Amino acid sequence: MTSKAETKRENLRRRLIDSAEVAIREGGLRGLKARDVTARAGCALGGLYNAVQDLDQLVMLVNSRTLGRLGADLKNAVTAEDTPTETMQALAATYVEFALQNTALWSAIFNHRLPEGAEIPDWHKDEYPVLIAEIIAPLKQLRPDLPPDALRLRAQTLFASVHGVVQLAIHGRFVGVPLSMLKSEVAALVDAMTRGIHLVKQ
Amino acid sequence: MTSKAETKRENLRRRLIDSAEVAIREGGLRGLKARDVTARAGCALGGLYNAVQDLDQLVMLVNSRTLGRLGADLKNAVTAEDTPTETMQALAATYVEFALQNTALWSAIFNHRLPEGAEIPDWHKDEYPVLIAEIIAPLKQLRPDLPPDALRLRAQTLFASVHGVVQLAIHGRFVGVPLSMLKSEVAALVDAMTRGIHLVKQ
DNA sequence: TGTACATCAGTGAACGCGCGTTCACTGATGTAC
DNA sequence: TGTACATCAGTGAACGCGCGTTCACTGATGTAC
Repeated sequence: MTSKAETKRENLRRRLIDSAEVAIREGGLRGLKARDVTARAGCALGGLYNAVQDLDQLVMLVNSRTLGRLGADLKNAVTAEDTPTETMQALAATYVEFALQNTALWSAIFNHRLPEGAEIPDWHKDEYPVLIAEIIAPLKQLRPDLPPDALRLRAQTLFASVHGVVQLAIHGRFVGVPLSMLKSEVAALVDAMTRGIHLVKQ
Repeated sequence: MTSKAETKRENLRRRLIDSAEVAIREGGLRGLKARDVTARAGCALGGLYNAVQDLDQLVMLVNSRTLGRLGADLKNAVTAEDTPTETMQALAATYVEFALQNTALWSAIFNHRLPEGAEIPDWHKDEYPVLIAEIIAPLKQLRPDLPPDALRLRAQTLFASVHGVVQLAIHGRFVGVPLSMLKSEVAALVDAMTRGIHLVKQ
């Protein structure tokens, strides 16, 4: 394959990912259709299958990109002069903001399911830990006594609890907190978690 | 309509809900098919539409039942002699256990989406608060100073945070805690929340 | 530089399938007299 | 109690549609000589 053809190919691939991103943003995962995406990207229906394997791969490519943006936002939220507790609050607030501003894309990260039997490829698996990574450093300062595994575990719990509050507020079935209270409730949760955090003996 | 015919009708309806419940338990919401459900229930395909409005209503009826069972389990978890903190822990542990034992049915409660434009009927909406109801009483003892609205809000946050940890552990994309750690992590979360719980000034 | 041939991205009509829902029909159950 | 008629649950073949994916074809781009 020559470099010119390669460039074109990469170019189409990028346009397809762009289009899929717009489609998901506007209509959620359910709103992603092969015909729509290719029309937006300016190629024929069949062209999709030259550029990517199938729609599922396209979703994973979009999710990749979303995880990248979210990861960057989280990184930017961390400032050197903040205390660990302040950092935690900043990370949580950034997460809430991202979910509010990118609801459909953010949901796609968690809701996309491969057809029965298919496995998520490693290149994509490896992008998820970005959600946890930034939490570990400030947590380590709060709990210098914890070994790395316990830190990671606690960071996952912290993340998941914040995620749960955000998710039920946004999609929740009358059990989530009202959106107007979301930020302050998440702040309260993080506050409780960063104060009261400790290991429970098994 | 005579009582005999009514009984038959109710009977079929019950068998359909039973079958749908089994189908969801075995294959999730995705595994629910009109043909499969009617075959299990021992009626013709068309019979489904005599007994219920459509598949979506059938899902809501199953979810209703699941919410009822979950609500009963939570009620049973509350013992008079427990302290409020112990009650909270018991409720959370019961929730975790229910989710682990009824994963697909439990997921259906949160994942079922009506087609664009359709509204969840009131009779079903009203069944969701069962998830919050039991939390409010012990929380009130821990925080007698809070007005009812604030209590409910904080109960929702508490529920959602536990729910998030359970959900990501079960479905999570490599960011959830390992299932083997789920119970102890939820316990730690609830512990932190019942100790550190307080209002953040807006 | 020019010509013949090879390759492969790009095309879009057609395939195929899953599956919810409908509908004309039937037969059991109930009502009227 | 018996007969004629009405109703409506129950039936399942057929409809319809959405939609992902394929595939035979084309034309632009690249290579060999």
